[in-house]
Amino acid sequence: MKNTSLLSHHLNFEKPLTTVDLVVFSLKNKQLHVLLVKRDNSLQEPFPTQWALVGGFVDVQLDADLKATAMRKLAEKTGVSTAYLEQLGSWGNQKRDPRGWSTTHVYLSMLALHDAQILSTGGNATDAKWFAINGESVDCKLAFDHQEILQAAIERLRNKVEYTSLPAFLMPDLFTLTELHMAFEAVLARPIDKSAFRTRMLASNLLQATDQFKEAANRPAQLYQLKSTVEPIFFQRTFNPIK
Amino acid sequence: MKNTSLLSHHLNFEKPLTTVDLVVFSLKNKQLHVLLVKRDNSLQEPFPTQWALVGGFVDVQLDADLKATAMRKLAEKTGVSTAYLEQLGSWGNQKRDPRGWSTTHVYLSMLALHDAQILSTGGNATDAKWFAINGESVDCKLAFDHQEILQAAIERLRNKVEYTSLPAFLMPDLFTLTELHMAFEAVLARPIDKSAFRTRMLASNLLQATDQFKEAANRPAQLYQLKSTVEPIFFQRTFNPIK
DNA sequence: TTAGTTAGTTGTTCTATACAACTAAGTTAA
DNA sequence: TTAACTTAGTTGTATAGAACAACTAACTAA
Repeated sequence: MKNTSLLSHHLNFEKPLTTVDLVVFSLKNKQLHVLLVKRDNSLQEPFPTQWALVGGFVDVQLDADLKATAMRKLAEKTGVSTAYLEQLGSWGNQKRDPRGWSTTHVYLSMLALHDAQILSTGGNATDAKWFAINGESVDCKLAFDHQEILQAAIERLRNKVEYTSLPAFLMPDLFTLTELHMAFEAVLARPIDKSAFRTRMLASNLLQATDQFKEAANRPAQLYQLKSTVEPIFFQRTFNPIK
Repeated sequence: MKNTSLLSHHLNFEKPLTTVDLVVFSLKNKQLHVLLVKRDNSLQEPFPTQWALVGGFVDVQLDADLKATAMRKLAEKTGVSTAYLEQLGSWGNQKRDPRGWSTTHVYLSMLALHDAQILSTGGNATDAKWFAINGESVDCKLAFDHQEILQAAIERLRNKVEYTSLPAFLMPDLFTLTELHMAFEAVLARPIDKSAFRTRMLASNLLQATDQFKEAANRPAQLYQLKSTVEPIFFQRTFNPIK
């Protein structure tokens, strides 16, 4: 980059690297999972063959803003073009990338696994895989400071699920209240009272009942859909008292 | 910046500018205020003479990480070296800075006005001033996209104050429950029931009663101090039901 | 001594949750 | 045909904290 005009003489500072990463959550076998990609097996790249969050450099030619970078990376890895996306935060320091002072703008994303066909683009990552969340992280060493970022994402998610409808974004188009209940419990990693859960969900403006039922070898369950697939609902209370 | 080694051949992308901005809140005359600085009156700088958030470029030589940049900028403008600081988010796009693709990592800060002696450094800003928050913003045009950032900060702050003890960070060392009550009401811009407020504050682990009283021309009020000046307390409920 | 002011309490109602036991509606297999 | 099984969904009681409103407490000033 060359910029020698008078107006920009003071921009000849060394600039940090600018990347965007995504913590993509979904449900698989009733467990919370995160999408990780395997880094290129080449010494020209830091952390070769290690697993990392979905992400990459901001392309100032291609991307109008940070969210565009995030959506581009999400689409590259999952084929999904619309999913719940919120900013988690940003990390930036001298040491996180061996190539120099580097920043990453991190987004938290949630989607129905059904929507995502994982793509192997053969680009910066040779493979992508869903990893089960086990406690505060995954059972796998991660590249860069992605372990720390993933932990922050899990913490943010669990905190917000206490008083929002976030797990609704993990559901397919049609789902039962029991399935939604299990999604909340999977995220929080603790049981939630059935009666309180159903009261809260039905009292909120989150769900639209359909006239369809899920048939099984037992009483059929009513199928619901989301009224808004864009914004989560906020509740007035958390579920469990602290002690 | 030159980097022609093989290892970094792919880093010759154009890099966005990297800045850090702070939305610094305090209380003045029982009203919520934000600290703004007047930009340099020089055509070599964008938005000359306009008011802007506290902030500046990351200095990769000086700053170990983003928070260090934030603390450096906060200290430069207020003289305060320890204050409540949390990340609000990041903004980055093609158009926000006329000098090119630019990102900013934004921190939300809260401090007791008493602690801050505003410094006029004569650096990038020739003056700094506290502006009263009026509704969703200030009565003043702001540089860059700082209007949008300020609004996001106010929204985040109000949302969090519903279920956290954030306004406690606006208080001086010793304060009365009524003063804290007024701080909550100033931030939320709506009345909070006195009895519910006192019950919540005293039941939480936030406050340490002292044996001192604030004397006035009426019943003296007990003085309290914060048990922790680092992390806010989270409550189980919000104050008012939505309707 | 009384009026005024702010600190702090009390009591009643209301609502969402915690907990636990219940009924409802289907399938499967004897 | 019916009993066993499974999951869906409801009901009832207890509880905690907030909403609302009215009260008492402790000081100064005039």
